[in-house]
Amino acid sequence: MTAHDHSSIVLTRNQKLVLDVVSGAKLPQSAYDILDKLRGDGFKAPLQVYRALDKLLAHGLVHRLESLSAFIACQHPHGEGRAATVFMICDECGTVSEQTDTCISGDLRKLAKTDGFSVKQANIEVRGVCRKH
Amino acid sequence: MTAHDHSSIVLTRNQKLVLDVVSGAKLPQSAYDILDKLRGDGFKAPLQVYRALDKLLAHGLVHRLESLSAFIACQHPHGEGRAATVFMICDECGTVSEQTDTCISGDLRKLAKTDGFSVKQANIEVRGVCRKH
DNA sequence: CATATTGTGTAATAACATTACATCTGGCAG
DNA sequence: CTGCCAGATGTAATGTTATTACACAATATG
Repeated sequence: MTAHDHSSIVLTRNQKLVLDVVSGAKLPQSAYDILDKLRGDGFKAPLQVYRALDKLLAHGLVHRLESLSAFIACQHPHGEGRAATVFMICDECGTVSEQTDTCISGDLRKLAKTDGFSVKQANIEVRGVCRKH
Repeated sequence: MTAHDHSSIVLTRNQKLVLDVVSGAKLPQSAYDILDKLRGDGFKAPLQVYRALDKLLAHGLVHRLESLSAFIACQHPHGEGRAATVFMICDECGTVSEQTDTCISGDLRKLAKTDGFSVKQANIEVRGVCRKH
């Protein structure tokens, strides 16, 4: 079992609700977007969202896009190896596509090595224009 | 002349002050860190900092670290080609080292191509532990 | 000189995230 | 069964980061 074995994760009601909102959205959702969509389900404070997100992030079910301060559902089964995750963010329509790439993670490690730096985690966010625009 | 020809940029007083703070700091500085350090020079509002940063960012003299919401001075002469910039952030001491790499930018473009995505800009932030720790 | 562009000062507000503290729930050791 | 404990929850308050709005000043350019 890897650190990202989704099948064995038990989610609470709040965690499921948050995951559903993020999964169902076409665009990245901010914590406050999520909060607003869950008011009908009894959510009243941002912390309820952030706590659920913490767990979803820890298990790789959701990713945080740093440059947007927003969250998307994971589009890939992770835990399959040493692949880097790359997010391609379209500046026209805001959609985000998640890709994985082993070359990049290799290059990154090689680059880090020359510096004596030990890589734990990488966040790669690419801005540009998607196929449709 | 490239988009990042630093030598030809004329900075105003506020912009120089902000650049000096960022350049002089060992660690990434938040906008409010900078504001506090410039109160003695007459800075009173965050916007004064953000406006100066806007220009410094536009000219590549300063970089924003998305995962830290903080800013560092550029450590490389950019505009030298199609190299990707990689920030290595030490989780132990908070220091950031800026590297450039042409392999990664190539991989990134190749990866994007399979998606029909046209890359304008890439932000790569790596977390880990630096040589000293 | 007239005008356009860029920069500035200040206040208010918006957007994103965390701390603190009390309570609840479910599993499990005794 | 019972008492305890870890994780989850509810709520309020606060902290941190960033922007909008508006009036005015400085500088460059025709």
